[in-house]
Amino acid sequence: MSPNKENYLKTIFELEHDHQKISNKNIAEMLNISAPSVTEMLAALTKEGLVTHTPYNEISLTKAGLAQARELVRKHRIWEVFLANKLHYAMADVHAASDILEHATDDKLADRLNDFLGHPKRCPHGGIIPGNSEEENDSDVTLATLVPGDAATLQRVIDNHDFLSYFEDLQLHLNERLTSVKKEPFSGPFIVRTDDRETVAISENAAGFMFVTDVVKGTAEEQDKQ
Amino acid sequence: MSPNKENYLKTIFELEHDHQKISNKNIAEMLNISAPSVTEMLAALTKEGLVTHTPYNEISLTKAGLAQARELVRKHRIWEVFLANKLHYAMADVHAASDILEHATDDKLADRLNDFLGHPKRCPHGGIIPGNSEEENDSDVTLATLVPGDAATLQRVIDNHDFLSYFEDLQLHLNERLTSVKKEPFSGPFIVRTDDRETVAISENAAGFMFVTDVVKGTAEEQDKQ
DNA sequence: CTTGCGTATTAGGCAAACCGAAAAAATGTC
DNA sequence: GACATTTTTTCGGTTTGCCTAATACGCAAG
Repeated sequence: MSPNKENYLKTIFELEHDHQKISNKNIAEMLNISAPSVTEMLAALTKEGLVTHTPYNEISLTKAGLAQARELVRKHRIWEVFLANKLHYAMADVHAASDILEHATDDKLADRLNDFLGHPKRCPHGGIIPGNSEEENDSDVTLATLVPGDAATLQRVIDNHDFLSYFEDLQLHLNERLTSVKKEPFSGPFIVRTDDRETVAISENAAGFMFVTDVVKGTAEEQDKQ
Repeated sequence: MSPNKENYLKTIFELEHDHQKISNKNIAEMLNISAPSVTEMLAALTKEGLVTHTPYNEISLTKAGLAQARELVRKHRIWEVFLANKLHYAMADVHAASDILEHATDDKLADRLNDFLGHPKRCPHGGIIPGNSEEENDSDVTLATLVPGDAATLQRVIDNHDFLSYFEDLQLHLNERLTSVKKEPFSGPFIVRTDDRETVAISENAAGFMFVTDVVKGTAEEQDKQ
């Protein structure tokens, strides 16, 4: 399997995971290639039994394709943990390097690396590492949905370089408990308080890229204060 | 630069290092491809200024080609150290995995990995790691050249899977001081004694794949005993 | 129910890297 | 020095993965 084809599978997998439409166009944009190239490759992957594709219609992974995509995500995230924890890469930089390393990684290497890292449950942006965790699904509740008074735990952020650079500047940390303090009008910043009483202002846009769990609604009184 | 072209450069570099003839045929055999493909690629590499190639004649690396090949060898060997020391790969298995990883490694990753490993001077088979060591050249005196009574230090062995499997069975170690005890006639085994008085029989063929330094000639008397 | 627009596919081509067959050059042998 | 052998190159030809331009489809709005 060429690195190339692997990337198609991973892209389809990720579009599905993010509840986005799996269309020729979306795939082409994610991979930065033309639409005809996507059609062509989908035909090849269909012939290999990794993808189901009915022309002008639905695209999905077969069981075999899904397994392979999951394995690729696993390798990707294991490398991310290595780069962040052992080589002290900045959070924003682990993704690009892992995107390349994942294709140079056979199962044995992935397993050894996983052992070496102590079977981490999540990658540096909080995504689960398939196989290392009982739960298999990431939260898809964003910080932006909280109303003042609500508290929640920051579980995961999206894996995008520009966002991550911004996120690192915010000095927030995964697994940190956040309480929504205020929501400015006109798509203004979103203000949260961390456990140690610091307040942080987050752009509305960015809050939509941060996923939380264990949401506890605030009291009505607190909500009134807004 | 494609992984492909990188492999051509590395192959030429290694042929030169091993004092073998740098010919179309040798390159083709090392890379397991046909002779016409080699001619074609040499033309491409020449156009890129990495190789000098006069038809039906000499093949050599330019300064730029040499630098790139050295860098590749550096990445290769850094990965070998990582796989052997951190992931506990068998000596015979590090080579194949590194051959793939080296192409997925940019300079930043190589540097970080090198830091993480503490700037090792040599790879698991004893080859120097360019940049980490003052000396830049490996010994090319083989164990097979010793006569009974001579002592020497095992510095390096060739990086070949089958040989390394055999070498691991021998239970010899790099940097170990060896004393030649006996050389059986008719290309028979070569017998050496280690520091802790163990004797080990090595096939003549294999002794030619093991390189030593600090050779101290034995006394005439000892040589007579043979 | 037709027109228009966005999306998907087909058609035809290009570049990289490989191949086998055949020609050309170099090398070894008598 | 001529012939045979080996090595290298040249000459088509294949596959993979990409492209642009043109065509086909599907849906939504009038």
